[in-house]
Amino acid sequence: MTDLCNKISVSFENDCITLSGLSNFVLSDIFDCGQCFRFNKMKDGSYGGVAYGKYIELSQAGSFVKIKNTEPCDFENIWKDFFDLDFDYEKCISDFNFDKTLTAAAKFAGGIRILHQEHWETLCSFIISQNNNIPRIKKIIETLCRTLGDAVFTDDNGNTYYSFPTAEKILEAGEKTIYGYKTGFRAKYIIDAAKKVVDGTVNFKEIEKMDTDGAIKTLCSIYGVGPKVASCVLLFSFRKYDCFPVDVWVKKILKKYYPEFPGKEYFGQYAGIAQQYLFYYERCQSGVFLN
DNA sequence: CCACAGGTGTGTC
DNA sequence: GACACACCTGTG
Repeated sequence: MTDLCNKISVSFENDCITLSGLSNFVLSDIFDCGQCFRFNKMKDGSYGGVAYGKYIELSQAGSFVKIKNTEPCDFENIWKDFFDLDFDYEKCISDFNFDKTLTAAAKFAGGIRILHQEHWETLCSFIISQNNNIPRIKKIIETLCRTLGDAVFTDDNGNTYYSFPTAEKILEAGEKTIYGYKTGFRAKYIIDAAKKVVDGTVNFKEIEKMDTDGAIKTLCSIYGVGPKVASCVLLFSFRKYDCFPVDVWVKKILKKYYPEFPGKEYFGQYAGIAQQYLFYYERCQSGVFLN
C-alpha cells in the first residue's frame, strides 16, 4: 500500500493494480468525453487501450478502479500521470461554483480527468478529427496503428494491440499511403506535422516550457493546424489547463448560456476543464453519445 | 442525392 | 478582418 495524493491508495496483485478511495474519476466520463480516441469499451463494461506503448484494461466499481496488465513501476511512471491523479478536481469544481451552468455541467461530468496523452499521437489525432466524426476518427487512427505501429500486446482471444506510429514512421510511409487510409484532405496536414516534428521545427520539449499563447502559435505553424486543434493538443497532452478549445459545440453552448461571453478568462486558469464539463454535458443532453 | 461531422486554408469583399 | 466556400469520406 502506497499513499498518493489525497485519499487514494494503491495495491498490486497478479499484474493488476487496484486503486481505492478515488473521487472525481469515472471511466465512462474519461473515455467518452472525446479527449481520447484509443480506448474502447468492452463487452463487460471495462475499457481497454494503448498509451505510451502499453496496453491496459480498466474496470470500475464506485471508488475502486482496477488496472489490468500493469505493474507498480508503470503505474508510478505512466498511469498516475496519465490519469492526472495528483490534480484536485474537487477543489477545481468548487471553484467553479460562481457559475450556475458550469456547476450543473460539473455535477454531471465531474468524473472526467484531463488525460496526459502522448504529444505526437494527440497532435496527429486532432488533425484527423477536423470536420470529421468520432467513429470515423477512431477507424482512421486504428488503421494507422495497425499498419504502421508496433504490436505491443496480444490478448487471450488473439486480438493484437498496437502503439501509435512515430512521426518518422508516418513520414516514411508518405502522403499517398496516409491518404489511402481514408484521411482525405488531412493527409497533407499529417505529413507537414510529421515533417516539422522530425526536423525539430516543432519541438515538444520547448512547447512544454512555453506559455499557452506561444505554444498555440508554434503549433499553428503546421499546415492544417488551427487554434482549435492546437488547443486540444495543449490541453489533452501538455496539461495546459487554460486552453479552451472552441468548436461548433462550444460555440453552441456559448450562444445558449453565455450570450455575452467575455472570453475564456471568465472561467479562469482551468478554463479547459470547464470546457470539457460543458462540452460533455451538452453533447450528452443532445444524445450524441447514446450509440 | 444531399446534409452533416469536434476545422482550416483560400479567395473575396 | 470578416465573411463564404471547398474539402475526403461514411452514414443517415
